[in-house]
Amino acid sequence: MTLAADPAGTDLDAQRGRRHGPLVAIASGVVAGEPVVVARRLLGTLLVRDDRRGRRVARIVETEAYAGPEDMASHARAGRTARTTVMFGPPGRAYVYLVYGMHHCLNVVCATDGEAGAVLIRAVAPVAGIEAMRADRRRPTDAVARLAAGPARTCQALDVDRRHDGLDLLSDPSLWLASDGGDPVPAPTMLVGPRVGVDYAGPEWAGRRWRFGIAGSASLSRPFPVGG
DNA sequence: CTACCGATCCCCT
DNA sequence: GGGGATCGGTAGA
Repeated sequence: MTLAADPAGTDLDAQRGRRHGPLVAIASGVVAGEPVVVARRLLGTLLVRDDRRGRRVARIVETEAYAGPEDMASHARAGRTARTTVMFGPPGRAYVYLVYGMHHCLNVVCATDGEAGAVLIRAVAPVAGIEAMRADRRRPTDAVARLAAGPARTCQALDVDRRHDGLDLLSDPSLWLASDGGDPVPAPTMLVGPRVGVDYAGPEWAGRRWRFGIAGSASLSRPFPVGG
């Protein structure tokens, strides 16, 4: 199975993946740091899912940063609870939660041990294992670029759920973060905007532009507000 | 294309 | 007991 995806050759995300070396697990330093910094850093890196269906690879094209108890949009705002324990743990772990009673969302825990922080994976661009992604999607007729264009769609396409809560994304054989040797996403090609669906946090926190995306990607969950 | 709405259940107050 | 870091179907412009 190769990394060359996009049969049409029109998907910017797949084109990014075309210049690649072998997949290498990312270093722990990548996920250690402030959520906002890690959120930007994770753009362009790969999420790899290895299971009975084979290997699925997807490029992270959209992220959001969530901080600790001071961040009124973060699940950590209630402090350390049964659900958010992982957010206070070491960086590189998966924080997976259920929203609206039916959708899962995947986060990469960051910051440092003892501090809470996480990066929500809001969208990924399929690179390989597309049939497997389709098989696990609730709406399999989507165009390839839209198969994982959203946080819950990402979890569907990669078959991620609460079973994966707490696993180590730096070393787990079934779900891990990888680099293919591509360049980091340069600031000029990075979109910035307010986080989605967090109005409950109040203007102070909902107004923070902690959502990041790769400009031109066909796999964004939704457009970024203009004036970015 | 945009707008609305129901689904569905775990978590925290 | 209230509401949500969403999605997908349907209705209407």
